[in-house]
Amino acid sequence: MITLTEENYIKAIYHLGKQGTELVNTNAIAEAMQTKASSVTDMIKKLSDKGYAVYKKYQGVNLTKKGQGVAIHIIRRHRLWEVFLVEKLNFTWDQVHEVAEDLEHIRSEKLIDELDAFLDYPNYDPHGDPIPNKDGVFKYVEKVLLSHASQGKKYKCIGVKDTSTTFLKYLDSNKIGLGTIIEILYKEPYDNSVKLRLESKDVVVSQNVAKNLFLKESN
Amino acid sequence: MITLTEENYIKAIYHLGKQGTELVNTNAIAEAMQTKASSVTDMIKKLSDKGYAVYKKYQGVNLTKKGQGVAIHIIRRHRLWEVFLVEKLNFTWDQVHEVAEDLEHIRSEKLIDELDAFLDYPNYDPHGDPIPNKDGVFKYVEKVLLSHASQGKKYKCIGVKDTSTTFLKYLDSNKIGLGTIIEILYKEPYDNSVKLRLESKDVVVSQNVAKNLFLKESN
DNA sequence: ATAAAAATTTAGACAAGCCTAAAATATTGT
DNA sequence: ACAATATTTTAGGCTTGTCTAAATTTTTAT
Repeated sequence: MITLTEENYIKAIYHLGKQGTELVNTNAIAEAMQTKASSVTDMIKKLSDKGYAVYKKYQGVNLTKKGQGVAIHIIRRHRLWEVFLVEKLNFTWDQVHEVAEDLEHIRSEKLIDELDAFLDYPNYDPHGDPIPNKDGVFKYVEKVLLSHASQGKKYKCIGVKDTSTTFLKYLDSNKIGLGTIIEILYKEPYDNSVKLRLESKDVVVSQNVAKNLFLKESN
Repeated sequence: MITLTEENYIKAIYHLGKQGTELVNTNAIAEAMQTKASSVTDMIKKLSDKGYAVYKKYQGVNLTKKGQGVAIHIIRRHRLWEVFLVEKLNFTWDQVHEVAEDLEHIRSEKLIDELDAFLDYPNYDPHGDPIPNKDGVFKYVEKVLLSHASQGKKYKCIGVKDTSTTFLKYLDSNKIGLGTIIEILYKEPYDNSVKLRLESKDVVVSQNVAKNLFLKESN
């Protein structure tokens, strides 16, 4: 049996180590889990014993196939619930994360597969992150950060890198959301801010914003 | 803060003691919680310390107003999720309980109130049990056990007392569900079995069944 | 009324997950 | 190269919720 805490550690390792394949160091996990390094050491030993991770003393830890499978299932559940909360229960995209953190730990397979069907098999969550299917396969789409997009071209907003409440609320207040069409009017070399044309108005956003908004080319 | 385990004990005490008002003894709780009497003693002391219950050594325990409030909120969450599972996710009435046991512990108020609205403010769960509203008020309906119903009269099935899988599957296989119209053809004095007329056919059910089916008079 | 039985509580122990403080190992700067 | 610094692990302890075994209290039967 896997505990709730183990699940949360596995998820953290997965996110920190790019699909859990790279070595992740203890302090990074401690930071992510809001706990102390010594507690992390205890837990990664346990995850290693249980076959979810490979632990190399003083080096770091990464996930086994088994551990990655667990992580992907948690992510699937988390993102499906986020879609549900936004599409059916009137949550905004900055309100879903906390509740989904709890919902993601409910492990009924029928529950998740039926929820998936009820939501019509969504491929992306409300922040544009891909939702793995029943078999753990992600459907990726080519995406580019606004900071790397080309002046003069037209794009569609398809995701955010930073999912913090403050960033999402900032986007809301500037009428930027998933699906918004954005034309890059001018990239200011001085401070890397970007002037955009939205449907209704033009806005200038800082480099910070530009580095956290994913776009795809829109003809 | 209240823990998951504390919530489960409070719920058990509530159910065992008729709204938590009657004194409930230690062994009954141990039985319900699938644990040992000594563990129960520890926990009810703690619930008492935290103001959820009143504990009288060697006598038993009952809930305070505060404890009852917690129990009612858990029941509200549990039953709303059951409705969701049946109405939106194709669960049958014998499949919902286990999953709802987990979902009921997610404490977001927005989640539950939005779910309530999404389901159009249901008053009863898939077993006919009343769902308290946001203020903890139950909407009761007059109901009578089939075993106490009158020969010759017509009733509608509005609930079950036993919610076990075996009983619910038995009812399914006999085409009895919530809303089914039942006419009492004959009550057999010998073994207290009852002959019923359903929409499509007549059936005879045992006393055991008759004692676990709630009806209300239908015209 | 009181001995036997049943129910309950106490005492002491254990696993999980966390902590602090100290020790061990790795990394960095010159 | 090696001292200073940063990171990680170990050691020992705490809390929650559980257990077994023993002690205590209540209930039941005669």
